[in-house]
Amino acid sequence: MKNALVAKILYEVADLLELEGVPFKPRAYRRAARAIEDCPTPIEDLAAEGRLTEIAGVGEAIAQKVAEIVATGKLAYHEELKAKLPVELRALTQVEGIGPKTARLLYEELGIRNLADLERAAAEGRIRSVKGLGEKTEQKIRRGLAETRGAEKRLLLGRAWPLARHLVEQLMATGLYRHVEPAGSLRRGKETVGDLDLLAVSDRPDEAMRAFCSLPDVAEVLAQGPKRSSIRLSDGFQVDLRLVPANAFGAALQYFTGSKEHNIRLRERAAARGWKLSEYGLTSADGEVLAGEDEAGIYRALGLAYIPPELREDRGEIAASEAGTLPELVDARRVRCDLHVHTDSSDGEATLLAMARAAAERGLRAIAITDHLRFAQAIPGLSADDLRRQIEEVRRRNETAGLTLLTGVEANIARDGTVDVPRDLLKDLDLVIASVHTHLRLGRKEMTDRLLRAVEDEGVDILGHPTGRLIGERPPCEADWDEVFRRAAKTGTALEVNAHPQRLDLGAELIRRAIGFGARLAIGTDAHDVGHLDFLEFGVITARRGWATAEHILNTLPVEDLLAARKRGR
DNA sequence: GCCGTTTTCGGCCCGACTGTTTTCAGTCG
Repeated sequence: MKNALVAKILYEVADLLELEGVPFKPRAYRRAARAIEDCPTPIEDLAAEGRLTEIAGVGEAIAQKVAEIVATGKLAYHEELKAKLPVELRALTQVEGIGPKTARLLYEELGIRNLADLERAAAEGRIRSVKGLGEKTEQKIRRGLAETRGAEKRLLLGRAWPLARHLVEQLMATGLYRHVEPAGSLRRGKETVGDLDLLAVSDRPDEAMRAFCSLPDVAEVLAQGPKRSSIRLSDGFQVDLRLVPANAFGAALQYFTGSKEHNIRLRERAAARGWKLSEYGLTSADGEVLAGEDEAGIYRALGLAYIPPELREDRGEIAASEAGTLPELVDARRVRCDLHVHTDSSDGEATLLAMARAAAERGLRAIAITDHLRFAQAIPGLSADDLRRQIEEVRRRNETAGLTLLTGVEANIARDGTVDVPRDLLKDLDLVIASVHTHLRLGRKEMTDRLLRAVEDEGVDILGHPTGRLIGERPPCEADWDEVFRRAAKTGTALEVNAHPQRLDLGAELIRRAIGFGARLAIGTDAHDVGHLDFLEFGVITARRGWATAEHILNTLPVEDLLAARKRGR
């Protein structure tokens, strides 16, 4: 599968053309690169069959270049461009304030090729000497460099939502706003959020902007205008606030929710009808307002079914909307049980009783108690006897807990794929999760075999946090996921959507693939304390981003049906 | 370089803010 390689080279060609100031081509190359990246068929197969131009965005010229990359592993055109402008555009444009034009200028005037060159020039005060740049630009670049050096700035979804809710509360408390609503990648439910976009309506805009820029936690005001302001909080996180007229709130919400690619598609669609779409509304050629007050109206006017924010990534949602084949995404209200909960019997912080009460308070109908089995001396976990006792306790508490408690366990998948669950207890366990916890860096083949063995195990109902990733810390393990999903679907093994903000595992793209193979999903918070039960919503959001409907998810079933639908119930 | 409810040629998303400019280019989202 050479799709990733081909995409990488095409993206670089796009960058280099942009650096040269070539118009339009960069976009064409990026579009083709993205389509190839997303394409589930190996690009070399399409090339062999002469079907490259069937990919949207790939015409004759790019098809030829793709064929060359498939055949030789590189592209002469790409090498030529690199030789002409040996500039690491990607790295340089990551610095706030530097775009392709400035990068080119810096290369021609100062010979700057990469971040190290840039850093030296900034430190020596040479940037201000370039015509068109000045002292402020140099300062901005210095600050930008410091930020780029600073570690991962993106915030986990599970931390960004509470922060956003807090800010909204603070702003509303000033009495200067009619309403304030988060947009951007947060509203789309991306697993990490780079900055926060807030949208507001105010009858006293000047005061409202001042209030925003002087919130207690503001470290720096990056920009302040009558319509848009940007602040940086003391923890380095950037928040933008936009004031919009009430009659254009829907258009603004649509626009600022993005994604950028999705919006470009919508605007093209509007343009094809001779209309114009902006954050102020959808207008016809003669200026008549066709939509703007509510978001759904924009889609309706463009002949589209409403597209939920989680799908707005330009990954086929617009075509599906037009064709009326958008999935009816799972609704958070349908997910009223948590299938992965720990207690202090293993490495959790709270007692079984405390977890049960907290879950009942949150309106959950059922939780599965799934503590670790002891698989290594150093890690807290249950012995077979401990598990036997816990099963008794779960059954006892069940009568007074105010919700259904399911017996369960999170077993470990050993390096060879065997699962350590005590077989004589299987009949007493409502739910068996099996997860990988160690040896996550195996080669693709070995890891695939290992996961397949666990999936085929008749005692395993759910494959827990399948890829083992920790967002921002540990990459997903390598495996032939298509094969894992195919076998999971065939055996009835559910795939976990681990809702812990640092895991979100499976992630959205793999979820979409998994349900494409007909696999079932099981959402669990992996709660190790009572507060973690709130993570459930992030699991639901992630499932929605993966185009999942209620039918794909075990949690949406009443308990008896759930038990019948799990693998060992079939 | 791609593509077609404006088109096989001539388009290609739109607006706010900043800085370095004397009227606008570049960047960002």
